[in-house]
Amino acid sequence: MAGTKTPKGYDPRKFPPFAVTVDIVVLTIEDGALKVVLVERGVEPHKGDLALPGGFVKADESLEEAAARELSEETGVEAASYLEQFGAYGNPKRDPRMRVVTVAFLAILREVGPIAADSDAAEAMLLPVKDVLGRRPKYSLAFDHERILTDGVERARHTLETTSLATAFVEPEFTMSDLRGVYEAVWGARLDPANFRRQVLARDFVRPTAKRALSGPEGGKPAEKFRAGKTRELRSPIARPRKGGDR
Amino acid sequence: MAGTKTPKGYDPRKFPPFAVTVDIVVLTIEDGALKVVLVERGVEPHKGDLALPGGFVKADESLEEAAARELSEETGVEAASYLEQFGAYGNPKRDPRMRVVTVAFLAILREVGPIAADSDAAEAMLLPVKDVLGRRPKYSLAFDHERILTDGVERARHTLETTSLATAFVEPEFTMSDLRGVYEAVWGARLDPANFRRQVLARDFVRPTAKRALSGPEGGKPAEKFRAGKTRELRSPIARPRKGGDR
DNA sequence: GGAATAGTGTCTCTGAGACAGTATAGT
DNA sequence: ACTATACTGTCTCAGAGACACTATTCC
Repeated sequence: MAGTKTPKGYDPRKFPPFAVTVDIVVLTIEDGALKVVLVERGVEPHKGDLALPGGFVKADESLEEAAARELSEETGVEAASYLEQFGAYGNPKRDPRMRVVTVAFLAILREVGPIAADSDAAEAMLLPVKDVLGRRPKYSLAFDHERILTDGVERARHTLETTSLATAFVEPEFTMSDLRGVYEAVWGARLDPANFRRQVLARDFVRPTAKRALSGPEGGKPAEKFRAGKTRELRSPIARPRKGGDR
Repeated sequence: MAGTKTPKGYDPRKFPPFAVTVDIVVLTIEDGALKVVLVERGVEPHKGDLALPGGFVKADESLEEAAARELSEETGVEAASYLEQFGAYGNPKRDPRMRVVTVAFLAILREVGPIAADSDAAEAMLLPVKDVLGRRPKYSLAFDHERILTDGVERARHTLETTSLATAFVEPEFTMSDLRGVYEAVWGARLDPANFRRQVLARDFVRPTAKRALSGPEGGKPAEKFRAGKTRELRSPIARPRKGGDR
């Protein structure tokens, strides 16, 4: 209770002005690997480096609207199948030029990224998360985006355990194999097909269809197709294996 | 990829200025009930209403530093036993006067709140969460603080399941009864003392002490005292009961 | 002794995981 | 036929929950 306490009234002359941005960790699965959308910076600072897509929040839009807009502008995707905020980053030195607070979002796209098709490949690209965050990364990110990406991926891993998020990665109709592939890619672990199927069915977040998939190039019995139920919290988590991870 | 895309370069003349604040959901347990620190607003808008403690982030401090400073200034608490960010709120209309983005923090205090003792009681008070968020609330909060409080309490409930957060609510030396009381207050559910003890010991996040507590006013065998280990993620969650909640 | 809390023992039930066995496709 | 995937059955083990029982205090 010092006498210097900031008054609750918002006097425009008493607060320091901030820039507020959104940055988006856009994840998808391609060829069985978890990949992230990155853009190449065209201006200083960090010109030429890779960064997460994002930009300034406009004066009259909400944070979620800004994230959806930037996602659409930078990747050509009209609507992600999932969009969730996961944190704010505001260290005074994170941008060398001025004070910027960024709000980070996690977005999920269905398989077969439309990035290469819809946008300028020189600006937006899809890279394996492993090549960015691994022990010997092939790329480095601008600002504190490596930290943001790390947190976003960890959030995705955790949300996969406790909700039916996995359905956001796959097509509207999918097989158990497809769905299992999501967990295997995001967790970097192998799952037993038989036990996985039982766990998913027990949690009742997919609805069966009459259809069956065509057999894959490797042969095998055609798999049943399922549809997603509403994305929701699971009654009990699907356990992420504690061993065998190759992240 | 419209031609109107915001450039990544941060031109001070091109971004709308925001005010950035922190708001803190300060939780503690008193008389077996989960309580939250609220302050009475002295100025418009919402003058006289209750609000979460918080204030402007200064030009040269991080968000975490701002949260710790505001907590100290408004409640007299030098250091919370836990402080974690859990979200940003930035709807354009959340403050009628100007564009404000607030970053929300969850703080935990040990039992016996020092609020009444250390600070002006007319400004800061400790109220049961149930009286603010229940079906027939006795108090209403300014701005979108009810939403922020709801989210903060839910975050606390969830973090209690998956980490050793509970030890942040109790004194450095505590009994199993104390610790169980934390879960019961935060979850609003009764737990079996025998099974609870085994679950905590199995997860190995408390260290035994040679000491025993004095027997309570109701009599009973003196309980063993424990100390907290490092706050950390649990190998497997302590399950929150799905039924019997009275929230 | 009676009441109350602390702590141990033990039984049951559910569910995860391992893995064998069956079904149906491509080659 | 062989192989690969899909799916079912079954066994084992660990842990959650219910609850009886013992231990130690205050009254």
